[in-house]
Amino acid sequence: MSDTSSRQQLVAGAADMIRRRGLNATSIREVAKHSGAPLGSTYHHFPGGKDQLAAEAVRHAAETTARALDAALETGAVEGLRTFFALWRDVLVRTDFRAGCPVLAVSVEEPQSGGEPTAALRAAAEAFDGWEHRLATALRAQGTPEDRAARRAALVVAAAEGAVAMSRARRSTRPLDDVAAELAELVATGG
Amino acid sequence: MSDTSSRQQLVAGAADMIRRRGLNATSIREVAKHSGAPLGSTYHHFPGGKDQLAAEAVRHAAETTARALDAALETGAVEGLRTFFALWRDVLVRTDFRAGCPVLAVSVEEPQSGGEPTAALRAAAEAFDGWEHRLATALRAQGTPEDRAARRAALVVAAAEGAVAMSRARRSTRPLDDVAAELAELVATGG
DNA sequence: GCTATACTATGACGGCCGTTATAGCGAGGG
DNA sequence: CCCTCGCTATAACGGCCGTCATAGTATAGC
Repeated sequence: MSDTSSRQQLVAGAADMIRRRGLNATSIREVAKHSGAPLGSTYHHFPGGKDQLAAEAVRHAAETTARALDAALETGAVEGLRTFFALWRDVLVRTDFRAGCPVLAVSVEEPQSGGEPTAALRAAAEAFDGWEHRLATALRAQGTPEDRAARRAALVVAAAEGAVAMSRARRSTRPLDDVAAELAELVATGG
Repeated sequence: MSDTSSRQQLVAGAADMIRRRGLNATSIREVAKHSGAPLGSTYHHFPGGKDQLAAEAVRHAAETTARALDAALETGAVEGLRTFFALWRDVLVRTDFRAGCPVLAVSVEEPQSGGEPTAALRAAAEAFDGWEHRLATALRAQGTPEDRAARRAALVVAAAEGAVAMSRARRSTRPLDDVAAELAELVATGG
């Protein structure tokens, strides 16, 4: 259990740090220290190094969000949207606007190894896909036409991510709240 | 002239690098090298160091975008929106999805100096404000009510920024195009 | 008891970071 | 002519980075 807990703490710690500082500014040393684990252990648990750790951190955060989204979407698309935005609002307020979305953070930093896209970046793409897919399914269930549902789900995810970043820059939940209100109306009236 | 050109090249180079790699992963050394300027000159032109250079880079990019937005908005809000998204689409395609928005990049990285918000972060907040204000004015001019126009402008900016990031992660313009289509319909029909 | 296996502990490697200091240079004004 | 002043050039400072290697420890199976 101690092994599992140590590994999980590393992943959670990495997610929290990426959320705040971004991927490149998150060092393995600090993640380990913050998790109470020795540096050497990090490479034991994650032989793929920083990229593997970051990818698992992104997946961890993405799944946590996806579970909350699933629960809320059972009550309908509008409630799912409300919960999605409330989740991000909580992160912002709890951290005094110092933390945002780790998936977004990974998405806006070019992999510095010149070649193929990083595992972390692939995980980010899958995270966005997962959220979109869930929202689109809920929209179709409430009668939105097929292609429209997909586009609207993309709009919701994109707007939420952008609004979180804008709220961090402005140090105010205003952008997030405004965007949430606008989208709620749109989704409720079927637009 | 050479002084102005050298300084401007430093700013433009920094903006381009932040766009791709994010703020923390952009080093003054590389910006200088990429701009053909010596490292020492950077601190001559920007005594405030990296933070000042980053802030000016953000302002530079923000103003370039604002000018294009102003020109397009003279033809109406829908044309402005189309141009705004076309601008980001060009950046993505031209760089093979390696570059995004420097304002967003700065917004998602916590200032590592524990204290007050960075000059670069303040510049990012002002950039978002500027774009929003322009869009809101155009929406009001076409009859959108006061408060609705402000919220809808926030939605457009947030959605565009988020969609750029999603397109980078997915290495496809699909998210950006979907979001643009959805918003164009919304703005055209007056929602 | 003994050994294999999982994890810890420690330290080193080369390399890049932001920043500062100092010396050199070229052109314009006296 | 000289001298100031904007800019270049170069090197150094302490510090953190990702990664790897090696040695130690504890636990579980035989």
